[in-house]
Amino acid sequence: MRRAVTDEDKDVRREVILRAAKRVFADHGFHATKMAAVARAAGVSYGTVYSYFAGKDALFHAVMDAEADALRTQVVAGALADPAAAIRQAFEHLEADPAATRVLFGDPAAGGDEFGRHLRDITDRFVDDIAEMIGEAQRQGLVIDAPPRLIASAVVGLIGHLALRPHDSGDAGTTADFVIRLLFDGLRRR
Amino acid sequence: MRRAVTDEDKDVRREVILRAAKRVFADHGFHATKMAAVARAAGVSYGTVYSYFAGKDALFHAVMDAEADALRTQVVAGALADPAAAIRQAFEHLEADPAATRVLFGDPAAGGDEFGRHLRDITDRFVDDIAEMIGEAQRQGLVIDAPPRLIASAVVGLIGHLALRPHDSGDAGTTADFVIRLLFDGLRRR
Amino acid sequence: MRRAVTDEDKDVRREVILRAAKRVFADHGFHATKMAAVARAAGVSYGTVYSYFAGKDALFHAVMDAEADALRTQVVAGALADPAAAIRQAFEHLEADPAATRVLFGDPAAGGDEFGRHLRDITDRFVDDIAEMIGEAQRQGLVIDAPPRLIASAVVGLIGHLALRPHDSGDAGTTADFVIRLLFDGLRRR
Amino acid sequence: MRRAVTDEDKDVRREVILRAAKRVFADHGFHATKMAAVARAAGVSYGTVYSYFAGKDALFHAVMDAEADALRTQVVAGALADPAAAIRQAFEHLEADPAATRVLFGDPAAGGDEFGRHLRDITDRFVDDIAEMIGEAQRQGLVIDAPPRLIASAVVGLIGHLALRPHDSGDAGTTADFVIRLLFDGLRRR
DNA sequence: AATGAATGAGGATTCATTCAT
DNA sequence: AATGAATGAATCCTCATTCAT
Repeated sequence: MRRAVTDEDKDVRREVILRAAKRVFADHGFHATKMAAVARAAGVSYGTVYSYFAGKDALFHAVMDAEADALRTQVVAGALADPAAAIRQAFEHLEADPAATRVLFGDPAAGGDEFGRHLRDITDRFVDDIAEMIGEAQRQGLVIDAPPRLIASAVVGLIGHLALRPHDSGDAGTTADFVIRLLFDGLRRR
Repeated sequence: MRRAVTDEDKDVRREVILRAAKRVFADHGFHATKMAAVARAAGVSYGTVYSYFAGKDALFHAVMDAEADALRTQVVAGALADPAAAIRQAFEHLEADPAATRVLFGDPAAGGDEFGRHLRDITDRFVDDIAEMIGEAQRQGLVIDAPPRLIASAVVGLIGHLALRPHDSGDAGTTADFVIRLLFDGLRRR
Repeated sequence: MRRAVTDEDKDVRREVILRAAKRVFADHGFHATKMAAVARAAGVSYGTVYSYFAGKDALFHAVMDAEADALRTQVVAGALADPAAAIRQAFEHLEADPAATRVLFGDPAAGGDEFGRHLRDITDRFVDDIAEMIGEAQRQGLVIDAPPRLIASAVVGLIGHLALRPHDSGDAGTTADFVIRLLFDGLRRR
Repeated sequence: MRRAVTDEDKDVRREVILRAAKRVFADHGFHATKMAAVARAAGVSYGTVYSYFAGKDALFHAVMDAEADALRTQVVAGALADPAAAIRQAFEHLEADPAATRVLFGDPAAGGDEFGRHLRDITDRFVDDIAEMIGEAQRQGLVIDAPPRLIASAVVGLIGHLALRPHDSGDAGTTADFVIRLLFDGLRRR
């Protein structure tokens, strides 16, 4: 019984590197992030990072994907049942994890064209999910008539922007409530 | 008619370089932009760019500032009188000038912390302007009660996001009308 | 016998680079020396030089320090016991190693103010050592009454200048004997 | 009577540039000196410097030559009649004009090999002059038997070094007296 | 003769990636 | 599988010099 855990060990290590990468990318942005810094933060050596990820690009992709999945799992899943709750959930998730926020919404042009594309893909998936819900809500007569993807894009942009930028009313709850009110009823006083 | 190249000529050339830089920055992002490419695009030599701008950073700053000013001049100015018209104006401006859009909304983390700060400053000025209008509108009882800067930030985020990402309904008019409707009355069908 | 390249190897390589740098700096002076030339002379690649030395400045500093140490070790140490022997020793050392001579006495203004300072520090240390000996000799009534550091500076200047410039009587022994005679009894024929 | 002085004007302007160059070269060394700085210091424009001097190298050469001539005229001329007085004169000259000192003795490797050669030529001329005097003095039985150029080189080295480096006993008179004593009678106490 | 805008060669340095051990 | 020393391509910026006016 020499090597008890191998696959599991590898998964763990991969996870460690990924987490470290997320932290470093969030702190410095894609370009300013040095692979050496990621390795150091992960407590592994230079080359090890490369045995788990093909390179800096792939690593950043992996980080983005992981964060996107986390957000989708926690938020989008429940959105159909209760959109307002989902929006609150989104802001809470993002407030609790600023690094995720920065990775997901921070740097559209991060690593050249190829990245823009990948980040756009990720955003698009959110937009698609949300657009689908919007479509359903429209069919139920709950939502105004407008291109579902346009609406969805607005929602994503709204959330992304407000989550990323610090603004006066700091806490996630207030921001979420405001966004819910804005989305549902608009800014006009009645 | 003696003096050949003088102030006017220098201004023109500065403008030429600035325009070229805007194009290149918009196409490749800050980091991927090479000063050589800017020089080539401007039709001047390497060193000439440096006699008009202190360096890559300063050049990018200048581009951002110029674009921000153009947007403010064209849009923000008239917003108090007619917010809906201003929003339409904004989308038209941004649609007509995708490079400007990318420079202004594209890359919050462009050149490290220092740039984030500058871009945030620029955005903040927009937010401030809009927040002031919102405040006025609130005093007139036209707008719901919420922190003006939060509202303003939402508006900016909405516009920036929708202007930057391609979405189904391509034309600026439609998008603008949708945003106006969303902002005024929300998505809920009545 | 497993571990192949380790501390010892790194020391060796550092030494190789240092030696190459000394040669190149001596041949071309600080400014005209290209890091590429150093790397080539050392038989390593561009970046490797930078993993052993922080940069061109640090490399030059290291070369100067190493040469100064070598000279001090070989010469200054024995000077108290027999000044004349030490002077002979100095000229032999410097004649045998023209590169060292050029690095140590060649270029006071090498790399801007910072370098002048460093070179001056090195010279000062020689001057201090010698001044101390002079002081002792004065206390023993062997040396005329004059500021020890002034005397020491004269000695260093004399040696440095004669070692660096080619003059008629080429060999180190003759030069050394002359300097000894000059220092002890002056030029006046008796 | 339009252009009254032309040749004279040109001479004056040439002199102005030369003086400015001397100052700037002395302050920053050859490499760190920018032609722009020289032009500015001289109160003329970029290109004007080039109509008086072929380039940076030629300008530095001219400065060195001028300074060497000044020193020779003031000092070497009278040396045969009274060597001690000439040495005092030399230190006074150099103390009164630190810029000249730095230009003449400061940077043997200033601008690559070509410069070393020129500076060496200048030094050699001093050495030749002094060697000639030494030879005469030897023939008169006043000076010990040693290669005249070696003796002369020692004298130049001594003066150059002590004039350039700051040392404890600051004033030129003291230093000169010490050098005279050292050269004539050596350091041995009698 | 003077100006100074334009030129562009030249070089230090960084850092993602590889690969021998 | 992990290590980390070595690699070298890539790029910004400076500044001596030219030349049209």
